[in-house]
This record gives sequence, C-alpha cells and structure tokens, in this order.
Amino acid sequence: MLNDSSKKVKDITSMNEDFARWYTDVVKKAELVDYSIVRGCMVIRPYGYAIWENIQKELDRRFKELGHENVMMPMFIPESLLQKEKDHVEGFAPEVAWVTMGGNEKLQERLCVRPTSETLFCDHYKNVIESYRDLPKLYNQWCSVVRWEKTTRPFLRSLEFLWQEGHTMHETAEEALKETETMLEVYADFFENCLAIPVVRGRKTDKEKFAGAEATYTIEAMMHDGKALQSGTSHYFGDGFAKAFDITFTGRDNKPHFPHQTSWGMSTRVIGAIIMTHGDDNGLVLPPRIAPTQVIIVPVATHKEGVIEKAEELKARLSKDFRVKLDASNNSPGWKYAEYEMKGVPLRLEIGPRDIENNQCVLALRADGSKKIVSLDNLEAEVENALNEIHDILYNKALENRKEKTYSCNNLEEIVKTANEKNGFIKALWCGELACEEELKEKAGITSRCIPFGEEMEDGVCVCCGKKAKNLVYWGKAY
RNA sequence: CGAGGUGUGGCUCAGUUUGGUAGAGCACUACGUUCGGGACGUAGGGGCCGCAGGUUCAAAUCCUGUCACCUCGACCA
Repeated sequence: MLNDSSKKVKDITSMNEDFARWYTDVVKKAELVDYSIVRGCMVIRPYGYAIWENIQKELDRRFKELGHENVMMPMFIPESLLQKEKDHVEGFAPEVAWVTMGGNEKLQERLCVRPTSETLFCDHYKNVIESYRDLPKLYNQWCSVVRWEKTTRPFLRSLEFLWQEGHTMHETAEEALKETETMLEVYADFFENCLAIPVVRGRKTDKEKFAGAEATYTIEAMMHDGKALQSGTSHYFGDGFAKAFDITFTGRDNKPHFPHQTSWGMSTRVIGAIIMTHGDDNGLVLPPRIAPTQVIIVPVATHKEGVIEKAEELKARLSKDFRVKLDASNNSPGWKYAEYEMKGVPLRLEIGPRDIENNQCVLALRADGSKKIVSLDNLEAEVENALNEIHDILYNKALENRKEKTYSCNNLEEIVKTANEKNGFIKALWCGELACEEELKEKAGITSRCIPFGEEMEDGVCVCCGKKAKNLVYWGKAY
C-alpha cells in the first residue's frame, strides 16, 4: 500500500492556523455555497444541494418506514396564532421576520414568516382530529424556515435554512414519549451509519430546551476543534399546545381528551457537521453514503489509445451500483487529484496505460490518503469494500477525536481551568439548579450540552455549588 | 447592538500616503503540444475602482454622507 496523504491543496487555510477561516475556505472552494445578495442567506450550489438531497433521501425513507407522511404547511403564521402558546412565542418572537404589507395594502394582522411550524400544525390538527381513531397523526414537512439571527455562518446559522420538521399527535403520553425517543434514535442512527459521525444522545436541561416543550432530546456531535454542534432535536410537548390550541378528541371512554404531541427536526446544519467533523487541510471529506459522487475516475495519459475507452467502460460498470463520475477533461492528473480531494470525493480510481496492460487500476482513499492496486476482475466488490472501509475510518477518527477531547471535572476550579485551556466535552455533575448553569456560562464560557442517556452516574456533588448532584452533564462550547 | 477591518475584471490583491491614459497573478475562451500529484506556448475577451454628493483643468486616489460584507464580542435552538 502506498501513502502520500501529506500533499496539500492550495488556497485552503490550515485548520490549526484558523479553524473559522478554514471552514469558510472549504465551503467556498468545494463549491457548496455562494454568499447571496441577502445578508445572512446562502445560495446552496448544485454540489452542496446534492449532499442535502442524499441526506433527505436517507431520512425520508426512515421516516416513512415508521409510518410518517409528508405534508406542506403555509410559510406564514398570523400573529394571533403564534401567540397562543406563551413560552413558544417568548422563545421565538425576538427572531422572527414579519410581513406587514400585501401589495400596497397594509395588512390587518401582520404575518410572521415561520421560524418553526408547531402553531400551524396545531391549528390544522384541531380540524382533523376528532376521535382516538384519528390518532396517531404522524406528519412531517420538508421546507425552509426563517430566523433573524444577528451573526450568521454558512450551514451553521443562516437567516433562512432548509430542514424537516416532524409533528405528531398521540393518544397517550407514553406513546408520544416513545415517539420522541424513537425519532432521536433515527437521527442518531443516521448520523453514525450514514454520516460516520458519532453522537452523544441525551436530554436538554430546562434552560436549553425548546420553547414550549416539556422535554427536549438531542444528539450532540463534537467537531474537529472540540466544539459541540447540536445536530438534531426531538421534543416532547405533553398536552401543553393541545390545551393552548383547544385540540381535543373523543377517547375510548367516550370522553374528551387532549392529545399528546411531539416534534423533531434536522436541518442543513448537518452539512456543517460533516465539514467540521471529517474535513482536513486538503478540504472537504465526504462520508461515502451521502457523497454526491462516490467514485471519481481519473484517466491518465488520455491521449494514449484505449485509455478513455477503458475509463468509460469502468464508469458504465460501476454506475450500476455506485454514484460515479469520469473526468476526461484536459486538466493534468495532478490537478484532478487535488480538485476532487478538495471536493471530498471518497474514492478516486486512476486508470492509465500501465494499468490497462496489467488488467488493474489504482484506488485512492480520500479518508486516509492510502492507495491500493486492484484487479479489474472484481472491481465492483473492491469498490464496495473500499467505500465501507472509508466509512469506518471516518467514524473511528471522529470517535478518537471525541475521546481525546472529553474531560471530567470535579470542582469549579478544575472546570474553569479546563474550559479556558481546551475545547471539548466536559463531563461534570450538576445539582439541577439554573443558577449553577448560569454561573458556569459566566465563569467558564460553557453551556450544558445534554444529560446523557445510558451513562452511569456516581454519587457526588455539583461541580459548581457543591450540593448533592442530580445529573451527570456534558458541558462545552457550542456552535 | 459594540469594537476593529475591507470594498478596484469571476477570484486574490497592487495602485490611494504625494490627484495626471486602470494594473498583476489566477480563472475564462480558441488552437496546438502535454498527461502516474495542481503542465506549457500562442492569440483573445472581460472594469461607470460599492453607491451618492462635493473639491479640482483633472478623482480609484482628497472631503462629506451612505450602503454592504468580514472578524471578534454581546445576543441566539
């Protein structure tokens, strides 16, 4: 096996030098987005959108397998509707965009451009839910939403972004809670098995939970620089919205009941997670299962007889099972190597006169820069294996990074020192009081990421106030 | 919202101090030669110097205003 992963792509700032700059360089150079004429909004270019389409395809399939149906709600919410649930409107009001004019006429009631659609779904559910026989309602919509953020970054935080939002109604609290957990696990599984990004599953503290929710579950991923990215959330609402919107159904006991509700969402932010988890100094590194192009075929010495033909033949063969592209342009092989590395294509197939003579080709893995020579006889199997290997390499690298940057702290002094010196997850016990969360934010600059599921908590005291601890919490700096 | 910075071909920038015919590299187009880690030659195309006023014989350059974007902070699912 050959290895020349040290080669550098020009024009990308090194990660260690300036991570934020590196991120912007990658996003631009890999042609994922263009800045738009509207402040804080982005043009998602074909290559970036193709990644989103693959993400959609994978998630949508999983949703539908669990019985969810896609719908489309309006993009406008009348002010009176938004205001029906108190916590909800308080959480979102500071960052909504308002439509006040229709043509030349001032509107009687201003309309907000949806920042999320709980209120619209509730208003609709009120009309279509009458009996327990109408439940559960398992709806999802793919759309864009608008949140008037002050600071924006491509994919991570923009004024308008694409996402999906699932909204479900259930007969019982248990059923709704189960749905909340199920969908969190769908997200977690998608991250780990499709995106090769390990996540911590857990529950948000009251301070960090969704406006109007009883409980918010989250998956938290760690980026290469040690910062956390909240990557998908699943909320349990109980019957709070149902009461506010007066949604009732006739139960099996022939009496009126309030249904129990959930919502869950994942956005184009996951593309930011992919970039910052797997990317390196040569640019983007895409996990094979969502890469728009999984295999790039680079013919060498295209002027020599038979090379292009052979490359075309391999493309036709592989296209049956994989997403394959052939670059037969006049650019030099070296240029092409660098180009597709920058764009994160997982696997490069080199084919030249020497290979053709020996009935072989070269496979180069973007994930670790390794190269291997394989026979053309069982190429399909070789490619399949290589793509799976790449997935595992990426997942394990990300997991290693997370392990390396996860710390444990037992007292205030320790946690402040760790947070000041390092980026990463800090595991520490917490008493459950808001005051301690706020103190840690102020003194250490960290927020609670989640109370993890499935991790044993030993008896101990709150890292901040020293009183008896209630929960183990992952803390960190977040995007 | 606070502090700092930047606006000149598609991109990165020089030119502004000291006003005097708008430049470079990359990218792009055509043709030819090349091809196992960002090839080369020849010939081309492309700019109301962010916008609006002002000073001047003359403004990318000086003055006033304004807009946009970037970085950091504050805010923030």
